[in-house]
Amino acid sequence: MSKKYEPSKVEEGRYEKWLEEDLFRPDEKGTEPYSVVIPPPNVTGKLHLGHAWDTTLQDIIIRQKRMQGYDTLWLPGMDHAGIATQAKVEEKLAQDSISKYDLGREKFLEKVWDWKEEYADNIRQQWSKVGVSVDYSRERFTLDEGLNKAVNKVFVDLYNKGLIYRGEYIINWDPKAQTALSDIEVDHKDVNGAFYHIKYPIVDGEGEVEIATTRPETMLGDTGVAVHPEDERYQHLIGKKVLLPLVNRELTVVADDYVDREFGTGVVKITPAHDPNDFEIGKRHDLEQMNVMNKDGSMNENAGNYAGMDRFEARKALVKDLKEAGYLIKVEDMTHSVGHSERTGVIVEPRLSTQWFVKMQPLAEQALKNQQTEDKVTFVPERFEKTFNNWMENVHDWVISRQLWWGHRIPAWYHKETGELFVGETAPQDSENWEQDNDVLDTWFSSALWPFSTMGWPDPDAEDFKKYFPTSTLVTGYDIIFFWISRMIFQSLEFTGRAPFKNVLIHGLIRDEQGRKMSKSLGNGIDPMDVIDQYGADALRWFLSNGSSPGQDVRFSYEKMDASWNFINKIWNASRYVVMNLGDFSYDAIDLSGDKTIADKWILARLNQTIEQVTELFEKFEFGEAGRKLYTFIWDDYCDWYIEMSKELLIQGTEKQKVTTKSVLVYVLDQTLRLLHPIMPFVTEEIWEHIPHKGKSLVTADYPETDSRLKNQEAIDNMNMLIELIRSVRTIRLDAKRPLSKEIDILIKTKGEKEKEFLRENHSFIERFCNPNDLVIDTEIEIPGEVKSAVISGAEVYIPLAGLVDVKEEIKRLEKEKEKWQQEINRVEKKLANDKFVKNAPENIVEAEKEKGKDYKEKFEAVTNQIEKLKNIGEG
RNA sequence: GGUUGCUUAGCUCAGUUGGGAGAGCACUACCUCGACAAGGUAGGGGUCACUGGUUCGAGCCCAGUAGCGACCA
Repeated sequence: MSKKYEPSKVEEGRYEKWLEEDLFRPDEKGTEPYSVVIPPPNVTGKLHLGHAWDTTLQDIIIRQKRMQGYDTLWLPGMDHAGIATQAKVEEKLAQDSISKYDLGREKFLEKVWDWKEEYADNIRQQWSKVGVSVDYSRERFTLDEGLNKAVNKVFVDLYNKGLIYRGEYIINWDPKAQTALSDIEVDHKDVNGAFYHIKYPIVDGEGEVEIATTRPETMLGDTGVAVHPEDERYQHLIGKKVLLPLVNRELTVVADDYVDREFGTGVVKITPAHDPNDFEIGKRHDLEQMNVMNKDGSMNENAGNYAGMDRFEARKALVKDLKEAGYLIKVEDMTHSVGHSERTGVIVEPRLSTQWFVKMQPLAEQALKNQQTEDKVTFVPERFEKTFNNWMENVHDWVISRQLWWGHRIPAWYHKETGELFVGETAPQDSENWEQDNDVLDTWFSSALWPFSTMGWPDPDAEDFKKYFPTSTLVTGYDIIFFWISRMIFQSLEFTGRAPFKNVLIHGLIRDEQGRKMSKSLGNGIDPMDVIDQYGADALRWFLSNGSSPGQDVRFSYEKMDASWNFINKIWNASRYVVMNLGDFSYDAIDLSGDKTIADKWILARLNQTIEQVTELFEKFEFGEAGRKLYTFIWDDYCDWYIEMSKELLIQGTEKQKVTTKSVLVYVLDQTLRLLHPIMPFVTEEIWEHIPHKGKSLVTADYPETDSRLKNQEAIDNMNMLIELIRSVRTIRLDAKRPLSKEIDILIKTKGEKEKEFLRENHSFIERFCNPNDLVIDTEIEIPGEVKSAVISGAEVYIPLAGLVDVKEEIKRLEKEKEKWQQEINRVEKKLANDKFVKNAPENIVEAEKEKGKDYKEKFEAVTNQIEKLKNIGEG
C-alpha cells in the first residue's frame, strides 16, 4: 500500500469491476424487497453537486440494505425535460441559423433524440464516478415506450373521469419559450417598478377617476373598471361609463367585492385577457376579453399605435403619450412582485389561452386523506409533511399542456371537419380525418408516474411492479416537493391505490462557500467531477453525508474537502499499519478466543457499541450523526489507542498474544470497513482486498451486527482509567518540559486493591506510553518532597521532579483545581439535597450524581493533601 | 400578509426521548517514536440571539421579541 491515500488509483477501474460482476442487480434470494427509484436527472443536463448529494444518500441507503440481505433494487433513469432540452437543441441549431420550423416537427425530434443519447452517456459516466450502485438493466427514460403508454393511459383515464379538461383560461405564459407554464414554474421576485396613476375621464359627467397600475400597457386591453360595491366614494359611478385614455373606448364601471378599497385609489382597471383576477371579474360582469399581446410578448393589432412593439417598449411609449396628453397624474416608485419563468428567466405574462388542465381538488383531497392512514408517506424530516399538506390544501388546477414539440404528445384528436374531440390511448380508426393536438404534456406529468411506470405499470403482470412497488424510500431536495413528490403521491394513489413510497428523505441545497445558491449567472457552480478528480469520490461522499443534518442546506468548501480527505488518509494509513504487521497472517488464523488484554476487550466492546449506534442512526437516515460515531471510533479509539497499544503487544507480547492482537486488529478493521462501505465504497473495497478476507466484494458482504458477547462495560471503565492516567502523565511531562525521551519516576497511589491489580497487570502499557524510570503502583506509597501530581478517578499520580518544581506555582495550580472540585461538590450536593430532584429524577440519574459526588470528594481530598504537603516543604 | 428554518467557540456547523456544552478548521506550546507531519501530544477559547413560562433540572419543551433566509400568497 502506498504511503498516502491516492483516490484516483483507488477508484480507477473499480466501478467497472463491480458492473462486470453484476453486483448491483437485485438479489433474487433476498427475502424482503427494498426499492428506490432515482429522481431522474434532466437528460441534457449535467449532474451538479445537488445530484451528487442526492445520489450519494440513495447509494448509502441501498448499499447498506444490500449488505443487510434485502432484495434491493435501485432503479436508474432520466427525464426528457421538455422545455430545457428543447431550448438547448434549438440553441444549438441556431448557431447554424436553423430554426426548428426549418426542420419540421419530425426532423427536429430526431435531432433531440440524438442529443439525448449523447447526454445520457455523459450522465451514466458521472454516475459511475460517484459510484452509484444502480441496476442499469432496468434503466428507464420518461419518454420511452412503456412510460409513454402509462402516460397515455393516465391521461385518458383522468379525462374519462372528468379530472382532465380543456378550456380557455388565464395561464402563465413564457414569451421566450412561448409556452404555458404551471403556477409553480413561475418564480415571484420583488422588482423595482412604478405605480402609474392615470386619469380615466367620466363619460356624461364631470371629472375623471384616478386609476393606478403597475402594468400600464395592459390598459389597451381594458374592457371595464371596477370599484367595491360598498365604497361610498364611488357609489355614483357604478353603472356609468368612463373613457379609456388615448384609445377612447368606453368602459363600464362595475361593482365587485374583489376590489380592495385600501389599495391604490380603490378603482381598478379590468383587463380580463391579461390578469387572472380581472378574468374572474370579467366573467362575473360579462366583460369583453380583449387580447392585446402576441405570443412573443409584443403588442398585437388590438394595441393600435403600439402594435409590434415589445410590451416593455410599449409601456414606455404609452406612458410618454399619456403624459403628453395630460392623463398621467403621477408615477410612484414601487417594489412589487413579478412572475418570472423558472426556465427562461423572462417575465411571465398572464395570458388568455386554451389549454388542458388537471382538476386538482379530488386528487388533492385523496392525497390528504391518505396521510391519515397506515399507507401514509413518512416525511423525513417530519416538518416537510406540513409543507406538503399546506400546498395540497391550497392547490390550483394544473395546466399540463405545453406548446412544445419535445414531450408526450397529448392523446387528443380533433375532427378536421366537425371539430369533434376524441381522447384515447391510440388514434381514431379513420385517422386521416383527424388531427392530433399539437401540444405535449408537462414533463412533470410523466415524472409523476415514475415510481410505478418504471416498474411495468399498467401491465398487471409486471413482475417488478408486483415485487418492488410501492418503493421503500425516495430521496430528493425540498425544492421539488410540489413539482414532484406531491404529484407522484396523488397520481399513485389514483392509479395504484397505494402511496408510491413509504419514506421521503428530504435534503437541502448545496450552497457555495459564502452561503450563496450556486447558479450559472453567478458562475459559482462547482462541478462534482472536478471535486472527485481532486479528492476522490469517497471524500466527496463523506463530506456530503457527514457535513449536514437532515433537511438543512450545506455550504460546500474546499476546507471541508480537505478534512474529508484527511479522514480517509487516516483510515488508509491505519490499514497500512495493519497490513504491514499482519505478514502472512491468513483469514483462517483470525482467532478471538484467546486471552485478551484490556485493549482487546475494550476495542471490541467499543466496536460493538459503534455497530449498534450506527445501525440505529442509519435506520433514521441520520447519516451525519452515524458518520461522527464512526469518525470518533476510528480516529480516537482505534488509531489513537488500540493501534498504539497493539505495538506493545506485537513487539513484547507472547506468540499467543500476537495472534490475538493481529486477530483483533484485522477483525475490527474488517468490521469497520463494512460499516463505512455504504458511505465510501471505493476505498473500503480497496483496503479490504489488502487484508485477509473471504468473499468477492464488500458490496455483497454481510453488514456488521452487534454481538452481545463483545459487550464489556468493565473493560470500558478500566480502559478509561488507564487513558486518564496516561493523559495525566503526559500533561505533567509537558508542563515540566520533560518530553517522553527523558525518563522520570512515576508513583501511583491507588484507591484500592482492585485498581492496584489492574494497573499492575497493565504496567507494560504505562511503561510504553509514559516511559518511567521507576514505576511504583501501590495503595500506600512514600511521596517525596518535590513532586508534580494529578488526581484521577481511582488513583493519585506523583512524579518526583527534584529541582524542577516551582512549589509556589504548583500550590497555586492545585488550589485552582481544588476550587474546581469544590464547586462540583457544591453543585452535586445541592442537587442531592433537593428532595424533588431525588424524588422525580430517574434512578440512574440520581445514582450517577451520587457516584460523581463520591469521585469529586476523593479528588478534592487528594488535592487538599497534596497542597498540605507542598506547604510543609515550602516551610521546611 | 401566511407558513417555515436558522441564530451555539474566531470561521463552518453538530448536538432526536430535557440530566455534567461538542467536532472540523483556525490558534498556542511541545514532538520526526517504522501507519499517518495533509501527522502526534497537551492546551486556550462559549451569558447556546433576547424576554418570559413549564420543570427538581432547559441549548433542547411552550409563548413572545429581534435579525437573517426559504417557501407560499
